[in-house]
Amino acid sequence: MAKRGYHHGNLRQALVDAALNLIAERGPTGFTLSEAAKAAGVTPAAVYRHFEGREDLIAECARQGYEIFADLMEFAYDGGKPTALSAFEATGRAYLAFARKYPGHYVSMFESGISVNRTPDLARASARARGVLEQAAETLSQHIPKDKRPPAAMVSAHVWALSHGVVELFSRGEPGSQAPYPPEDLLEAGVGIYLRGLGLIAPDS
Amino acid sequence: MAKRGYHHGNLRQALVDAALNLIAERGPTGFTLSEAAKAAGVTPAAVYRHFEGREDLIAECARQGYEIFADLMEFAYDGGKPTALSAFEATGRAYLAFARKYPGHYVSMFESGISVNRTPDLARASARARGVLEQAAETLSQHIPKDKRPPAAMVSAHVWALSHGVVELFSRGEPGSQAPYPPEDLLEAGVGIYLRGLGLIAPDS
DNA sequence: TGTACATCAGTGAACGCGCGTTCACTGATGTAC
DNA sequence: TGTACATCAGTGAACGCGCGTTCACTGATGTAC
Repeated sequence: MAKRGYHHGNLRQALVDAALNLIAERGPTGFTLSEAAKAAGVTPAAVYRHFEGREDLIAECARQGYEIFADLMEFAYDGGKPTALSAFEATGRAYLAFARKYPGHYVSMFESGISVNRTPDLARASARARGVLEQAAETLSQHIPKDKRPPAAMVSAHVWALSHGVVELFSRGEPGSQAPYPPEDLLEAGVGIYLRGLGLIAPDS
Repeated sequence: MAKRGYHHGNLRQALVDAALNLIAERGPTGFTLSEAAKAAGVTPAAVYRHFEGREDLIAECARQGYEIFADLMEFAYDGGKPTALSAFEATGRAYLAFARKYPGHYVSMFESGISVNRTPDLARASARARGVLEQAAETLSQHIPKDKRPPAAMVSAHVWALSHGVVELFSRGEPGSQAPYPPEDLLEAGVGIYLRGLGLIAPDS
């Protein structure tokens, strides 16, 4: 790629990458503009050629996170194949995988305090991610008798909340605070019980 | 009370209260020692008569939070009365009520980055809170046939994660980001479906 | 009740620090002729 | 191919700021006699 070949090559993305590393290591609190600039081999002032400031840089981290997140979820969902149920479960698993593999993005998105409505781009990316989960829930809902079917938005909110809670409480393994179960197992079991409650898995299977 | 009647009366607690307000308003990032001191009507240096430093003050906020939290959960659980099921559901509701009513404590406990193992006191308070939830799950589990009974620790982890996820994603209403449902309803419905999945609620009720 | 003394909670000044941001600049790159 | 010029990414110095923390102090409170 290297569309821009000026002094640095592609400083904008280098700054985002540096910020993501710092945020993953120290949280959104510990992240500083100056350190990100230094990590990219550049003066703090150079950052202002590409971003409006500190917050704007974090927002871009979050935006890229939502894009990857939505892609990953879409890929995991795979149009509902092979079955609506298995695709839905895969989506839940993808959530946890994303949090584990892209901690800097995850923290930028959910723990940095950046509002999703900060910029239209960010809002769009976030809406797309949310959309994938809701569509997965929607398709799944078709298999529930209409009179006892909760709204799809609620089902997706439940799974999202459960996934997020597992990540926050049990997937951030600081040494010393032992998680009771591997987060993946915990989430899979939880989603399983939940889906059984919806009548989508046979009670004895 | 007023056991200490020196200059201030009870500066230690006044500082904790000021910190809790600031943390609730601006998050653990926005909280500063100096501002807390100022809010308590005292010089920043005075803080060091009562705490080792900034982190120690936050840790005390978290500790008091865990104590209140455990008390509240214990009260809601009420020894499993009138039924194990209803007591369990009440405990879940108490979780959300705590997060709503004591936002400063909640943030100190779960979003400040303070490790629960920082001091023995803090670890003890946190363990007590966790214990209440686990005991509620344990009692409830007795009603599930032994061969299809998941470990109580897992059930409590599920409910904790779901509750926490609901708080973090849907209960922090920044203006503009609309929550799809009232958090209380969302959590109650989610726990209901989950308990149905455990076989603790009849499928048609 | 009154005086002398010890305690120690809170003061106020000072510190070194790194932060985010600004500004006039410089010099490498890309472009026009 | 070579020269003149425009662009603009990144520099480096500077700024004002508020932070957490330290230190010798002071003066209100509690206690002993």
